[in-house]
Amino acid sequence: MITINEIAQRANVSRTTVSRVINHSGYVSEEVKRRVLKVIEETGYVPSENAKSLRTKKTKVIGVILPKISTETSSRLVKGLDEIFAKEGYQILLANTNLDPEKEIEYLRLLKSRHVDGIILSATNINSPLVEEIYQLKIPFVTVGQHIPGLANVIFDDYQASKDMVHLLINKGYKNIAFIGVDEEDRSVGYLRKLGFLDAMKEKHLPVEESWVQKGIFDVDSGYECMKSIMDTSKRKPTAVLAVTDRLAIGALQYIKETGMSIPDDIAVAGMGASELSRFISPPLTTIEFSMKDAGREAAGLLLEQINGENDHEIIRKIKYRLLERSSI
Amino acid sequence: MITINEIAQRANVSRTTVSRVINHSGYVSEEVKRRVLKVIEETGYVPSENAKSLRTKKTKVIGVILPKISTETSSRLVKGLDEIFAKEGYQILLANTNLDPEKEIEYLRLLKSRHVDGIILSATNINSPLVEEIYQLKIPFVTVGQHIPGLANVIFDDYQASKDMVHLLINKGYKNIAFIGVDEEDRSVGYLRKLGFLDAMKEKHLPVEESWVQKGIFDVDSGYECMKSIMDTSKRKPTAVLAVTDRLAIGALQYIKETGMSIPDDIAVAGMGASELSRFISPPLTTIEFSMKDAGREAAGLLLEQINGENDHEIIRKIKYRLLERSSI
DNA sequence: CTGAAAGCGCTTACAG
DNA sequence: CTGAAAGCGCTTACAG
Repeated sequence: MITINEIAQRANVSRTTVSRVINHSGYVSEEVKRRVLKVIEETGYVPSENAKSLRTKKTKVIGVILPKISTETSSRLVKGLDEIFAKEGYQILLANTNLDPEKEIEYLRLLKSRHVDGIILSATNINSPLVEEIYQLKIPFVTVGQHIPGLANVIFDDYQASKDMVHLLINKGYKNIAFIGVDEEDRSVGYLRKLGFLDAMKEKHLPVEESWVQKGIFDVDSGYECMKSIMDTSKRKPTAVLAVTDRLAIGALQYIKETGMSIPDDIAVAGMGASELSRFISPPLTTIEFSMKDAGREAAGLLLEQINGENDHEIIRKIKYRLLERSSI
Repeated sequence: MITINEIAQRANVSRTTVSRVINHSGYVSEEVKRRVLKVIEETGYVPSENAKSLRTKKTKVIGVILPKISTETSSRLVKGLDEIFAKEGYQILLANTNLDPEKEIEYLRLLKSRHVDGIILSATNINSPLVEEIYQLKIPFVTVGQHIPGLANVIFDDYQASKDMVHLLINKGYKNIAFIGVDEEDRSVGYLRKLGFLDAMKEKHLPVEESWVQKGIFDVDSGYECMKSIMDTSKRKPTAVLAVTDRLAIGALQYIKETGMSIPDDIAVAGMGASELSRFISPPLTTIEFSMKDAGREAAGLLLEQINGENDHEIIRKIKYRLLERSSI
């Protein structure tokens, strides 16, 4: 490992001077500069970011905490983040919690110990020890997808999006609408989307049978099972089903197809998330596009502002969503 | 920012001692240990990894260079990597080249300057300046997906996989097989898969019309265009088409469906990659599963071995693949 | 069992 | 325009 001292020696200058030419700071005569640059070139010297950040207190690294690493949601989010951060010379340090709440806290500390310049958290379940930890962090911080009071938030209007979808279904003439949700611990996807569904139905005075409302987990098989369960246990069969994620919707769709019923004539299906699958499945799935890439860009922007000392109060930035009406309804 | 000095002061010991209790190294009396631990607890002190690595020369960070950040391939690879690395306390620093060859070299240097303990490169195009740079790096290094002589490689047998798929098609009775490839600069996906196709056809003495062989890029639309071009320009129409990625195959499939032809009766379609789409598209797509997750695990393992001073010679680890025969052929 | 001191590779006032 | 010195927050021989 070649160091600044070695460059200084070889170029016959002090390491102060070498530092100055590397960082384009302070005055250095043209001749000396050339000499130093030449030695750097020859040796292939690369300054140690570690040593540098020990002094400057800046690492140019952003910690990104993800609940799952290989989902479409996460990878689009990271793409959006990286788009902005890379431009400003920041790199992303990944922390994958695998949905383990303890890991969230653990990684928060780890990222702090690595002196990242900021943290982006894409959480599913927000619990109070986590929030406590975040408040004590004193590091630029932005959360995506879930609201945490007092911090910078980039979120979607899950409640309204869900309502909008129900309205769309109702406008198309569907009245008996079933619902496949997820655990309400997940406030955005589990609680708010369900609430939007229930409120929309209530406002239109449409009854919701208990058996029409099922709770699954985040995968296709679970959607399949939920749909089966809806059909098996309901006296009055629904004519439409809304699932809080596309994967759940696609599972439901598979079950319906298997039983020989037709979509949307016998049952309409709608999802949320605008996964790539939704476009290519047959029939194409009606869904809601939440642009995670935009969310990522927005979150990166907010974090950068905090790093530059602006906007250290609560911010709630809602990302627009779009209803994608396709032939499954 | 609270430091080891402050802990030492508060606990009335030297920072040497604090260091010892943090790292469980050397003797510390039970009583002193308790005192130090208590202060650490109270203050929420987290040692600076930066300062630590400046001394120890270890960062516990692995640099991962990806050609594209939000593809299924990349995210599965990262998942496999993270699975192994996280267990050993390593974190991943992401570097996304967006297919820009200059960025590969730039990031190689950047990662070096950050003193990552090792680098994983998932490259598409290997050029000689890049290879030169890698050889000079002197950092534990593993490449995934493309072969680089003299280094540790985790690859798939693209040539044989392609051949196997052609044999499968031939065994099913297809003789006029078209091919949608990508630029041969990409040695694995572009060159080797095409060569496998051509050799398999040649060995069975099956002619390949020039118009049957098209070159696209990595997306669905491109597959659509290639298929259109095959059908428009061929006097003798093919009865099957093999595409080097699932997305290309799905584009082809869309075009075929649009023209009212039936799959596989009029034309059979096969892809490669076992994307999630391939399972849910209709008809389900015959494809080849290259497990990127396994590749990731394997690559992480090899890198860890190098970090521990083993296996610094060339290694070629081939990851198994599986033919997934589905109703598109 | 404990601590003083040197050193990791940088940057940054300060002085000249 | 240039350099000597202090210091960032740790670890690690060395000495006691």
